[in-house]
Amino acid sequence: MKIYNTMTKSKEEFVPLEEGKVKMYVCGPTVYNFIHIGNARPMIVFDTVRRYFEYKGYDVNFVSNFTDVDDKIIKKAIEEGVTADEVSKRYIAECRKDMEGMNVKPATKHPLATEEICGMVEMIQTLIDKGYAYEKNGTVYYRTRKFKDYGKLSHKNLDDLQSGGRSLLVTGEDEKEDSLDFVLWKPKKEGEPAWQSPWSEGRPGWHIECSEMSKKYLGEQIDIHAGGEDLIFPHHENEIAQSEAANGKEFAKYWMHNGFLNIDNRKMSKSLGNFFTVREISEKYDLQVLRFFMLSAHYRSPLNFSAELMEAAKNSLERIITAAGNLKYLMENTKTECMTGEEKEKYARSALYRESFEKAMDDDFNTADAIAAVFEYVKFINTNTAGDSSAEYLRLLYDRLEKLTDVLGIIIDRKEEMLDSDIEALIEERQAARKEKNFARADEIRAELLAKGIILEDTREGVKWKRA
RNA sequence: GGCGCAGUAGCCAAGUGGUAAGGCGUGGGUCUGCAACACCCUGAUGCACCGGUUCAAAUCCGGUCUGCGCCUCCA
Repeated sequence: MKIYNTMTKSKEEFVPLEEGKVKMYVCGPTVYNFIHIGNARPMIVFDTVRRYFEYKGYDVNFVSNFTDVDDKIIKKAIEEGVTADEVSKRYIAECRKDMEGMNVKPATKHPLATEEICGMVEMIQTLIDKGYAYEKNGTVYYRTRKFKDYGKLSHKNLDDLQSGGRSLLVTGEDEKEDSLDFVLWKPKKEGEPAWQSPWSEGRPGWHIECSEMSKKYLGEQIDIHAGGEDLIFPHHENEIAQSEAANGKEFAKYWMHNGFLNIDNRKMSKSLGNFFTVREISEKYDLQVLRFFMLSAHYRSPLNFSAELMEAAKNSLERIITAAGNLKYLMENTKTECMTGEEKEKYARSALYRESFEKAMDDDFNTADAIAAVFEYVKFINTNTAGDSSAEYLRLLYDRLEKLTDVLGIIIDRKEEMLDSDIEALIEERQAARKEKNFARADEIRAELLAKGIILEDTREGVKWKRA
C-alpha cells in the first residue's frame, strides 16, 4: 500500500508504527457555522482512507477535533448575543448531522479544544522550559528559528519566508523576538472566553490544540496526520515544530493533504459569492451524491464543483444503485438455491474486479480508478445474472459489491420504505389495467404516482418503484 | 518576488516509457404496450504548444502559453 507523503513529496510504502494498527489524526473544522462543501472534502476523503484501512483489516484509531474556540466563533457569538459555547455546540451538532448524511463515520474520538486546555498549558510550559518558547506581556510565542527543521514539511526556508514580502506587523507583533514567531497562548480581550494559565488569563493559539490532542489520544508519534492542503503552512508546519520540540521525536510518519474544491475554477469564498454549505446541497441532493462526486477525482487533485457535475454524479451513482437493486430483486425471487458449475466459474472470474479495485486503492487511494473497477463489476453483474440465477451466486455477487462500495462509503442497500396502502392499491389497479390493455388508464396512474414522487418501472421481473 | 500544482474526447476523469480505462452526455439499435432500467453499437490517428532524448513519449528533459493555489490562524 502506497501513500503520498507531503513531507518527502513521494509515494511511500505504508508501514504502520504498530503491526495491524493505524493511528490517524485529521484536522477538523472550526465550528462557527454550517460546514461548507470545502470542509466536506477532507471529511469524505479521509473517511474513505480510514474505511480502506479497515477493509484491509487494520484497527484504526481515528481522531478528529472540533476547533471550538476561535476568533470567528467569538465574532459570531457577539453578533447573536449568545455565548461562544452556545455557537460552537450548535454547529458541532449540525456538523454531525451533515457527516451522517455523507456517511462519514464518527471518529474514534472527536476532542474539543476547550476541553483540553490543561494539556495545552502543560505542553506550552514544556516548550518554555526547553527554550522553544517565551512569554511577553502575557502572550507566549514559539521561537521558530530555534527549531532547526522548521519548514521541512512545506519545503520553505526561513529566509524566504522572512523576506517574502509580508512585513505588515499585526498589533503586538513588534514585541516578538522574530517576525516568524507564532502565538502559543494569548491573553483575553474583554468579553472573550478565557482560561487560567501561568502567563495570563487567556486562550490557546490555534496550532497548539492539534499538537496536544493528537498526543493525548494517539501518543507522541502517529502514523498519519491529514488535512486540507492549505493547512500545510503554517498550521502543520507549526504543529511539527511544537510536537517535535516538546516530545523529542518525529511527530507523524505520513502527511496527507487533500486538494481544494473550487467553484467554477475559482476558490470558494464568501466574497466571491460562490459559497455552498453542505446543508444547502442536501436540500437538492442526497448527500451520497456529494460523496460520490468527491471521490470521482483523485484526492490530491483540485476538484471543480458545479450543478452539471452533480447531475452527472447523480446519474452515475444511480447506475450502481440500480444494479444492486436488480440483484436484490433477483435474489428474493429466484427459485434455485445452489450455484451451478458455470456460476462458480463466473464468480471466480469476477474476482478480477475486486483485484482492480484494491490495486487502485493501494496506489495512494486512487478512488477514481477504484470507481472504474466498480463500474466494470456492475457491467459484469448486469450481463451475467438473470431470473434463473441461483440465490447463492447472486448473494455472493451482491456481498462483494456491497464490500467494495462500503469502502467508498456508498450505501447500495436502499432501505425499503413502506408504501402507503392507497399507493399500493394504485399500483395494483394499474397492473390490472395493463392486463386488459387499458394503457390509457395505466399511464394515467403512472403519471399520478410520479406527481407523488414515485417512479414506476416495468421490468421483465415485475413492477418496481423508486422515489424520485 | 519565493514555493508549488494543473492542462487527456461535448463534460468529468484514470493512465507517468510500449501504442489512450471508466462514467455522464449525444446519436443509432435490441428489449418493452409506451416510458424507465439493462444490453449492443457510436466516440481523441490523439493527450495545451514547440523542440529534444529513445527502437518506442500523454508519460522523461528543455522552453513557451494558459489556469490555479500557498507564502494572511480559509479544509
